[in-house]
Amino acid sequence: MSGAQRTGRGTVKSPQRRQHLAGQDRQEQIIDRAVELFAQKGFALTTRELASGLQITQPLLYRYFPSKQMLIEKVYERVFFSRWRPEWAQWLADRRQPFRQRLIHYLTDYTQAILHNEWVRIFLYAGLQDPALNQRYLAMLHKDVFSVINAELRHENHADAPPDARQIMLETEILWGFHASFFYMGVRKWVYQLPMPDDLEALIAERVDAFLGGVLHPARP
Amino acid sequence: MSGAQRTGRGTVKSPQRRQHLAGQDRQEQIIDRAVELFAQKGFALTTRELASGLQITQPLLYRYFPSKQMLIEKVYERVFFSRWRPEWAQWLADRRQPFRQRLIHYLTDYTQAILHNEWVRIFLYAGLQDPALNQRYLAMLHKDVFSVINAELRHENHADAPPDARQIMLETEILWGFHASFFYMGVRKWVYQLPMPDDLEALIAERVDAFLGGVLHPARP
DNA sequence: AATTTTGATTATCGTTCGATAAATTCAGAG
DNA sequence: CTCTGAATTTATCGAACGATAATCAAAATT
Repeated sequence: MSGAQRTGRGTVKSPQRRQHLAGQDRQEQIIDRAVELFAQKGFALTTRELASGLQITQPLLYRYFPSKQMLIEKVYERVFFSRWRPEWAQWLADRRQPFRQRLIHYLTDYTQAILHNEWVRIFLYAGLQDPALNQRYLAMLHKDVFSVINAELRHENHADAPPDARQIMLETEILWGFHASFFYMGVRKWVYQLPMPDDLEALIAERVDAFLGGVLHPARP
Repeated sequence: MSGAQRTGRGTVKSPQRRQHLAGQDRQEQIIDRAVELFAQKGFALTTRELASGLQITQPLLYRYFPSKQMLIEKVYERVFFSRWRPEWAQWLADRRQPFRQRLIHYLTDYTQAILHNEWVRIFLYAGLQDPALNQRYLAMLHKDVFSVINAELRHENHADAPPDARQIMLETEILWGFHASFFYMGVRKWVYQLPMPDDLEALIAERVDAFLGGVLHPARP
């Protein structure tokens, strides 16, 4: 009876040799796969589907995560906060390069960080379920990126007088629209699943120029 | 035993007088409420929750809809296609008014149609589950709106030569970013649940000017 | 008032879900 | 080689889900 797998009988369903993994490795493996599968099916993905995708049994998940929700939290951490680069703010503020070039540099790196199937889809799934995570992320973006870009824009325009509240609001709104347009490229590709141009570099340059052309005042002689 | 509700016994749980509604009315009532509740909880909303929100019993839903999925289809119809205005294309092409004004007119009406909690959230829920609906909607948008705006832009720029494929692609990309920025206002408000400026009119005008400033070439003397 | 039709409820089925307990197998230490 | 602890599986529970059948009550019809 026991040890059926080692006997030569060919009808055994699968070799099915148990893979004992070190706890740490298994935990990371689970998170990795959860990122992929949650991105596809959302948090409605069942623990059985996840286990099946890992070729392990479903109760094993509960050895490493006390609940499905706690696993989801780990997925958040892996996807969003591990890809954030604090140096973005410094790049944008470094006036040794032209502002246009700084913007392109930042956006090239930023899009490389977030324009992935898992990032875009899980960000939306998270927001629809509970926006707390998105608010945290966007607060970070506002603080490290938006405020710097707005300051540099005013510097480029030789604006001496500090802008009033309404002016700041309008500038921030334009910036929101501009910045979100890159995230939205991911929405088009991985949510709507529409074809996208592949030359991202060119698109970034084009949008930066359209943005600056609309928001930069040429020096009036 | 029978007729317990009419006897004077005060311990009866609720008056619970059966509300007989005409079939047509009940069906519409169900769809209306389903729109609200699906927008909040997504399609994971259970038929029991929906029934509870309507103060009816759960099996009654199946008198009016053969399955939950068919009800979802009706919700799509109600939310998206009933709010589409075919006249948008005509407005945009009507050269008796300045292009800037046409754009503002269109966007004011368009945002009034789509900037609602249910529209934005259900559009995203739908896309994440199956993008077929979104593709249909966006194909409509592309055909009726994008192509007209692009044509008018070329007309404004006095572009005689027909643009090459790459030029069309770049223009369309800029337009995507511009147009999506209005939908994204709804995402900020009802998905991320961030505070939004209330003066939509001003925001539209500001964005239109930023867009045209970046994309319109001043006549070179 | 009796009868029919249709709207609405009660009861329930089969399935699937997240989670737990107990038994089993691997791998490293002695 | 044996022992032991950690990793994994088997078996299962209670709750919740979509859906159906049977029953009941309110209108509409006659």
